Amino acid sequence: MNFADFNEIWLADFEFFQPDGERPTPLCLVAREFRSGRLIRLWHDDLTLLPEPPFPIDSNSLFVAYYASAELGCHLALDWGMPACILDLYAEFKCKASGRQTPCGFGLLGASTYHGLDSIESAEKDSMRGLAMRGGPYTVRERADLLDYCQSDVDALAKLLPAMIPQIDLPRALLRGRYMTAAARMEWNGIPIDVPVLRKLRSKWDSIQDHLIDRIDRDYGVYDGRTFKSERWAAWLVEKGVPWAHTPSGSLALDDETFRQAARMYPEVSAMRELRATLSKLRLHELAVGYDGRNRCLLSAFASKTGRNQPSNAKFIFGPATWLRGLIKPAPDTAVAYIDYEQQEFAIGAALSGDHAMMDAYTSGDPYLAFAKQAGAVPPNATKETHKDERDQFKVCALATQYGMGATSLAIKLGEPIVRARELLHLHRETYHEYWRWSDAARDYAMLSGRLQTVFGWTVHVGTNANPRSLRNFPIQANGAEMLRLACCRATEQGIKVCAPVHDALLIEAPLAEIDQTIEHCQAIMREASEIILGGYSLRTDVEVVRYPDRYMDKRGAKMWEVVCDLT
DNA sequence: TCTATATCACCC
DNA sequence: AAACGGGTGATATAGA
Repeated sequence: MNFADFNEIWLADFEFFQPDGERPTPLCLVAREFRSGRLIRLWHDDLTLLPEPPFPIDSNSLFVAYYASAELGCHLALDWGMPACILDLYAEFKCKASGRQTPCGFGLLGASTYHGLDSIESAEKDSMRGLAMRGGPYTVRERADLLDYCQSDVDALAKLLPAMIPQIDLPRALLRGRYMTAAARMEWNGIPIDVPVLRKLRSKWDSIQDHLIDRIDRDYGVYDGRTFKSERWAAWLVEKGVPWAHTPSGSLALDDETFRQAARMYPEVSAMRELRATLSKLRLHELAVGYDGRNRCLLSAFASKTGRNQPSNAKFIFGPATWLRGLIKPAPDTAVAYIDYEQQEFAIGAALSGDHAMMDAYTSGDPYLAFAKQAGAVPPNATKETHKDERDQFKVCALATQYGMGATSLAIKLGEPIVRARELLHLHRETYHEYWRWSDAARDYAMLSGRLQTVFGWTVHVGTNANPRSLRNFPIQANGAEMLRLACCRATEQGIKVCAPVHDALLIEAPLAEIDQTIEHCQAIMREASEIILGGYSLRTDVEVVRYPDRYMDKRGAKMWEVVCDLT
């Protein structure tokens, strides 16, 4: 596959209006055919008259954009078809420069500058973006300005493309472009939200906080309104003669762990700890919910070094604490399902390293218990119930190794002596010998070559000062991201309504009558995606179904949800 | 008073 | 020197 195989190469950019939580409204489109230079400029009124894009979108044409999910969202808004072949220069630039210093970030301007090209001033960009965000109506002059600005981005794209072509791995680039279609569809769908309850929470939030602070802080006097004053806390500690830990920079350590430790010796600290923990979990200001009651926001595809999506935690319902997911509620006659890979990272490590013991552990259905058995720590007939404590320790150990945790941290996490942590880590190395050889090799390869890649070529660049734990983690996390992207592509292409991707999970939606078969379909797709990424190795998935009129509830957040509901 | 930095909490 | 990967974002305090 080659650029020359395409009859036409269209560079496209839309300006659009999109308030938080809403779908985009296209304002204008500029498109230019790369080789002929043919130019199309269309304002909103003309766009809406077109039943199809003013350029071909079949597989003989290449659609080029910068962060294409925005353009593709406009296609959805106009009820246009999706281009068969998409090249997203944002994704390609990320691939090329991820981990490297870029003088002006990862926007179109950054990519142009990186390649020694001039493009428009960022000040002009800001003012035009402001104009688009303002929304209509627009004067004749403003329309012309927006179209000119839109065209300047297309012109920049036209310069950027030839600069980047020599290093683009086209088949894999098209796979990344394909994901942008899936991202656009997911951003379009959004997540159904219980708006009446959201409204209630928002309106009562401050008074709940005040109520809690009033009740507890009268014994301490450390809050100024809703603000915790560390000076006052320091004074209280001195008055009570309570010794306290400090951060490296010398200020008071105020993390929950410090409070927990202190509360053991000085029980009067407990109430303040509880108060802080409760207050810290109360955040829901910016959640982006549209007039149709759907949570929508930019998924920020390919944003992280490992290629994960990184949507705003404030805007995205899966960002804040888990109890807020109680706000997810399917509309009448529909259901949602949260389908996630079981122990995805453990399985990826097992399969990519070819460690048979580790693969067997995954296949057993309970990798952590299997690990304990393989290590000889529990008898072969042990179960979750008979050896819960041992299983928990091996679970924590297995997860810790994925991030390269050391014995000291593991010991703290387990509440066990450091010798026990060392023993567990040693058992992991002994039991999963091949895995460690593979992990060492990834680290060494990265240090020698200066980069790491996934099976489909997502790349990170590393310097000589790279963190070895990041290097070991990259193949696992980044191939996991690759797997979920593929699943998103197939699911959306096969007509499944995907509301959101969540790193190792999909939230899908279907009419009540179809939900069961849709779940099966989606699970099959996710399994196939794992097989494609892992050379035939299959991952299992878990499902949580929520049918109208129930609401979604994460186990971890159920208690907090109750507490809050009692106070409202 | 505004901004930068450090710290912390949360997610997978 | 630290030793838990990838993130976003709120908050408190220090500094301009």
